Amino acid sequence: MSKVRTRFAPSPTGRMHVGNLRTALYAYLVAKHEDGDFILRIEDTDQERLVEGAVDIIYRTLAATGLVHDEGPDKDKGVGPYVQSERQEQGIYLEYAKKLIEKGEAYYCFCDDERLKECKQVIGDKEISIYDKHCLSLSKEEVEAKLAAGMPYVIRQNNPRTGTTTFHDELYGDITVDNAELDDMILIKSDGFPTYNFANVVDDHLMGITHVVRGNEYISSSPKYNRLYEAFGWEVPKYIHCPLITNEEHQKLSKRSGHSSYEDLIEQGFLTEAVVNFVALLGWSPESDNEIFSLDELVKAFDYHRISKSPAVFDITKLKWMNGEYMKAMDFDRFYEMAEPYLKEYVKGDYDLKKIAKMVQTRIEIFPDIKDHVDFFDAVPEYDSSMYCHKKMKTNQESSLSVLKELVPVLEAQDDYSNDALFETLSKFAADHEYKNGYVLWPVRTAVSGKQMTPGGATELMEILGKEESLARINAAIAKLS
RNA sequence: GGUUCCUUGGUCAAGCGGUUAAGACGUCGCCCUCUCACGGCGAAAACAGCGGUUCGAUUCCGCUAGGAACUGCCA
Repeated sequence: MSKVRTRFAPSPTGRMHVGNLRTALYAYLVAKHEDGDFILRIEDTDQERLVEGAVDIIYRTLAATGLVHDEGPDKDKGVGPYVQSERQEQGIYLEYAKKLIEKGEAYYCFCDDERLKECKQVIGDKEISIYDKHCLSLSKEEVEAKLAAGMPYVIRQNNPRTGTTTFHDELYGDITVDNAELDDMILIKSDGFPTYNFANVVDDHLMGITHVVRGNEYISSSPKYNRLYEAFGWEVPKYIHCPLITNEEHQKLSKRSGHSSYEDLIEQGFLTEAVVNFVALLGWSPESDNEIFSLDELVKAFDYHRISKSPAVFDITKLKWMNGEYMKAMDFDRFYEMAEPYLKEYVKGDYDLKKIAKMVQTRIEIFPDIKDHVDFFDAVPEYDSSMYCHKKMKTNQESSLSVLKELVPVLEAQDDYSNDALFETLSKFAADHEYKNGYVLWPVRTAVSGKQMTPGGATELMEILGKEESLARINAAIAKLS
């Protein structure tokens, strides 16, 4: 059996859509699971949609996610170039289109917009056009005359009007359509560039692609691609059409959702590994019920037969959970490195950011969550005295006031403001007065933070704040409660 | 409109003729606890509908309904 070769063939039109990322992932996994090759091809045949820098985004994203390609524009292994505009320049597509013309499987078309309008009809609120094969009837001489006169032209596929065409998808099985549904799609555009429809067939064959992994949206044009392969006498690759990723409204994930691209997600504080892991599970499930997978583990576990056929909603809530799992499992040094910019933004005071980072690591799902956990370090926020009332701790404003007052001399006498020492002192204080720990620690924590929730307990916070600041805050609380 | 595809809890999903219909996220409750979180335990929550086939259908077939994709000189 020949080596598996898959490709990822994005258009450089902007950010990496998560659907695209998943297609790339699956193509990578299909290849790597069988120890095959993963190829990158740039499909830049639409001149108008090209976006400056988009190719770099593709490289960066593949590198960041670990989807390392074996071949591509920067790694020619003999079937290059790997950029379609360069292939076009070499005349590859026109050459093959002409072969089709010779076989009667394609033809020149000189129809202009005016003429094409006649083929259009409006049904409902949509405009559909089916080309009427007008130019197919042109004689060889007429065609040559028009060509010689420099008339603009396109080359169209010549599809039959009767019969059916069947193609096989690894997931969906055989899909059959009436040939009457097959439009004479354009193969070569009037600017000389091939359409995706043609270029992908020619390139996939020339590059020896064995498994075509792509989005579901291509399923309805696949019969036409099959006819192309057959017309050339080429072996048809295995097709694997992946289900769509949708938003909560079950519609195609769009920019409007705010998290439609890999770059969006990273900007929002998600980790690359979590995004890859999450996206792998949208439309595919492993045999085990494990959900946390590194890329290497995915390679081992990935069986493309387990890809599902129905669309999947992109559930950002679950992604957040998964991201949190990665956060917690993360090596602290790396966590700190990534968290530091956020910490520095919200904590200006001279506090031990590493200690704060440690407290926060198990409590956040994405980096921006840090803000709400640390915003009290620089200054105690405005808060209501009723916060001192806590049913379970059996505290209220009066009890808190008296506890805090009693505590001041104790805390003034204390020099070791480490968490352990403070906790020991306060526990002892509580025991001596026959208080429950919470009865004294709740007011302290409140006094010191002014918050309902904090990333650590009272003594942990005091360790970070230090003696002076802790006492100042407690005294301020006493004043507030008096 | 036409064509094609899809349809298990709110979401991701397992299941591939006989199951108390997994698991995860989320939700709720309890425990742990110097708050919250983590962690632990538990609960509620699903086979779109109708017909077949079959001793027996979530599973196979058909129809209906709903959804989606395609219907570009975009990919």
